[in-house]
Amino acid sequence: MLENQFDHKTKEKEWYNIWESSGAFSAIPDSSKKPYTIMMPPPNVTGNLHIGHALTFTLQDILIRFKRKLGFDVLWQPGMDHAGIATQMVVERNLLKEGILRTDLGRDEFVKKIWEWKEESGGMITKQLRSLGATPDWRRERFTLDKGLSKAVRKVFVQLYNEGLIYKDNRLVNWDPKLLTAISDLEVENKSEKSKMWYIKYSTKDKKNSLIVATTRPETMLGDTAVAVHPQDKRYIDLVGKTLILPLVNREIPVIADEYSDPDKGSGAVKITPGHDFNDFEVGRRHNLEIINIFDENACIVDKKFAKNYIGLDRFEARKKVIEDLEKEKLIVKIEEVENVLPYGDRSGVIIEPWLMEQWYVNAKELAKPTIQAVEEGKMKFIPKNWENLFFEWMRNIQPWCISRQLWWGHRIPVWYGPDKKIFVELDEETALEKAEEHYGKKVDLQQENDVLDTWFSSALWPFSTLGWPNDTKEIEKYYPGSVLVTGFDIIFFWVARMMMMGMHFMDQKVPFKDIYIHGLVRDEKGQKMSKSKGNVMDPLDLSEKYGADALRFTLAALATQGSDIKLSETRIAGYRNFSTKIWNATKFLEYNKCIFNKDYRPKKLKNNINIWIVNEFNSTLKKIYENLNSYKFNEAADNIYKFFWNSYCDWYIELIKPSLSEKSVSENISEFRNVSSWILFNSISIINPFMPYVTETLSKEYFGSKELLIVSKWPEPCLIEDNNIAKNEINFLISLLTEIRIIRSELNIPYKQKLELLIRNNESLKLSIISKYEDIICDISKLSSIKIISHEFPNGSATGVVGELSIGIPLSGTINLDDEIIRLKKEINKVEEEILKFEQNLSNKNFINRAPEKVVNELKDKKNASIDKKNKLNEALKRVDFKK
RNA sequence: GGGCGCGUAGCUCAGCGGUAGAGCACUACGUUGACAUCGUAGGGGUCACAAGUUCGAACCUUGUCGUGCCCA
Repeated sequence: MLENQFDHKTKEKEWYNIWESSGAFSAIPDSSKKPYTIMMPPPNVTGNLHIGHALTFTLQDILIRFKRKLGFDVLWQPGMDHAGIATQMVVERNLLKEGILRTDLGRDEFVKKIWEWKEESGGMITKQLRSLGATPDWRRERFTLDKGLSKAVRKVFVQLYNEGLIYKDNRLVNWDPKLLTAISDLEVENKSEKSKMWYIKYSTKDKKNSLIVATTRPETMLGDTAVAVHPQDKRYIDLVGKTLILPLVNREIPVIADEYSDPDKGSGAVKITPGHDFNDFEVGRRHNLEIINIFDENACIVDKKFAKNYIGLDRFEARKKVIEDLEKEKLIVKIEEVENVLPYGDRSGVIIEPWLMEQWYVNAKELAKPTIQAVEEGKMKFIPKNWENLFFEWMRNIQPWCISRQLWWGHRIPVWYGPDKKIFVELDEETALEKAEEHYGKKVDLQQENDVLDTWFSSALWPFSTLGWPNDTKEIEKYYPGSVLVTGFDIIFFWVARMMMMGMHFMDQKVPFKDIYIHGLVRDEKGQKMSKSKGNVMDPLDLSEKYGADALRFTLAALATQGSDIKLSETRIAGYRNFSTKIWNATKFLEYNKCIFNKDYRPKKLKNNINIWIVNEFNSTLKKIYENLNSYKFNEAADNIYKFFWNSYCDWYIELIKPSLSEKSVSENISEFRNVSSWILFNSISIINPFMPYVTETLSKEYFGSKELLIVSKWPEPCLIEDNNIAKNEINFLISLLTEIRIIRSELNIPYKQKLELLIRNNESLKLSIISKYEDIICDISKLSSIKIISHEFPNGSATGVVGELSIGIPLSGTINLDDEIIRLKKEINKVEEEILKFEQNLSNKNFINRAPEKVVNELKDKKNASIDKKNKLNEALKRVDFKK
């Protein structure tokens, strides 16, 4: 006997362990099955599962479970990302609680601490993913810093260096003065803020003239090496070439003409600080300006030559003092409130400082070329397609990728420096030493590069490094390229594009994945981003605990429409929890009625049209779900399942067969009903399984007694049976008849238990045979005492309904309020009249008749005739009731 | 400023050329042997606005307004 309710809390743990230990998650490279591969986007080792993870991993798991049941050899490759900056920050923060600084420990000790932390508390997500029911091949779990992957990283670095695609360059970088490292431009978040614009007066050397520069960063004037005006700007044309005296520091700087200066912005004259601004840096290059660095790594003033009064002040203190000093000299002529865009480090949250230094770069432009072509040629497809535009936009304007980071946690760059700073780029220190010995003719000490690589450098290799590259493996042979990459749009550039570049370059120009399914962001029900500070975060683990993982998964799938974000509300989850309860209860019903099919049973040569009908409904649902899942329409697939199971199977099929299953009934078809009802149920839970794995697996075992796990059982095949339309028409008619009787009962407030007599006029339809065929069922469901075929008019005072071409009547005893019936009929007549009017509008239009397809015109004519017929019948009925009154 | 979306029932969203749909919420009735985490019935929409294309527009085109995101 099934429990009264499904207890998700205990069942989820039980099943997960059974699945995992059964080996169901394992990819089998030696099998002859076709591969289906998804590379899991490796979550941060520091991360905790949030609702965005829940969405992306649920969708991936649905695909994986679907394909597994279809008989593919599936590989869902799990793993984690070492997340350089984030992880280093976490451990540093922990150490700080004990008053220890990273520098107190030294590099090796500190890295050891991080590994210790990783073993103990890293990778929470992989544990949490299990409670969602995700089924990746855990035995293949990889970490971007483990041995094999590190080897791949070094190999890639060395090769790209030898190919000239990695190089060292001295240029401005995005410097994070809190984390003390360079970051890539993708890791900079530009935020618009209110700030001030100061207008400062700079005088010419001869003191005859002056001009006003406008700036939001007055402290950088200490490093100014020019003032630029637009070459066509008449206001300043005479000043070009003159020399200015930079206030406060009394340095001589030129006025230059450069189109970078915007005459409409500020004063039209702009100060140029090539050492601390990306645009100014370019201007400086064009005009051979001196680059003065005024900041140290902490963004504190260091310049001794010109800024000695400010030494040691950080950039914000320096700003204050510069303004004070300028005010003393009455050089500030105006202060304006403006909207200004400021660059923030996405990890540290502090303002990024452009800073001149040597870093390692990847020539991304070169690597991007083949990927652009591959997307153009359709070798890789974005779904939805509109993301391709954004992809092209970015890839065609891609900048050199700064890959070195001044951190301790990460892949140390495989570069060694000789005593004379000669560079040796090799796979390991041993080889570097050998090469150095060859070069210098003697043994020398080498100094390894201190910097580590950007974390995305290693995750860019994920699609092949996890498969064993650089070794030749059967995994690479079989599982590369992946079938689909599922991810959010926020990392298209960080990760997706970089995987494309590296994948194609190192895997023989083969793309890393064929499809790229981009899903939306999960927002709260008001459409706001979830964030801790807003307090609107929804924790997937809490939700799963409360409603069950099945309900959460189904909800996420049902809301995952292509191309839009997901606004998640808890009531929706509760609604789908109810769906899982519905499945449970339907099974209980079958259990009470001994509906269980023998495992060899297949519906064939069915006698009863109710059964034929539901089997056909199931077939068409199966087809829709198959197509929708294959085209990543998760919401539609979820909807197909929901509607079929609840509306067709529970609301109608089970209701229709109930009378035939009862002990009292002497149905000769009872075994067919039992077989079909349970066969449909079993196959339904099989297709629901990828969405709701737990409740379905439980029923498969506890009700159907399956020995085989549902997770690995075959996806159902359509069961073709003879006939379609006879059964379909018959059951649809039956449904509309029952519905009409229900409406009459409901609108006339006829007590549920009151038995009624149903009258059918026999001159109106061939449907009589159907009615007599299902007489018992109709009487039972509609609580009728009898059905009578009459040849005369309905007695006065009957409630009347119209079902297709058929009129039905229900004689009412005096207790029924006839006014209600009049109101009801009038309302319905109104409705039909409105319909007829609409049809007539179209049909009276000659253009419509002439130009619309014949099929459409005929359909409309039929509909109109049917409506007129219905109207007439309703009018007759109204007359009778009115007359009686 | 540039680009991409979105404005459909009270709420969250489907539909994207042929009589406006779902879930939740709401109203009424109902515990008969699957299910009150339920059933039956019902109310509720000039599909943001305007013009155009079309026999026909929520759907295609253009513009306006509102709103969100990305980039500068």
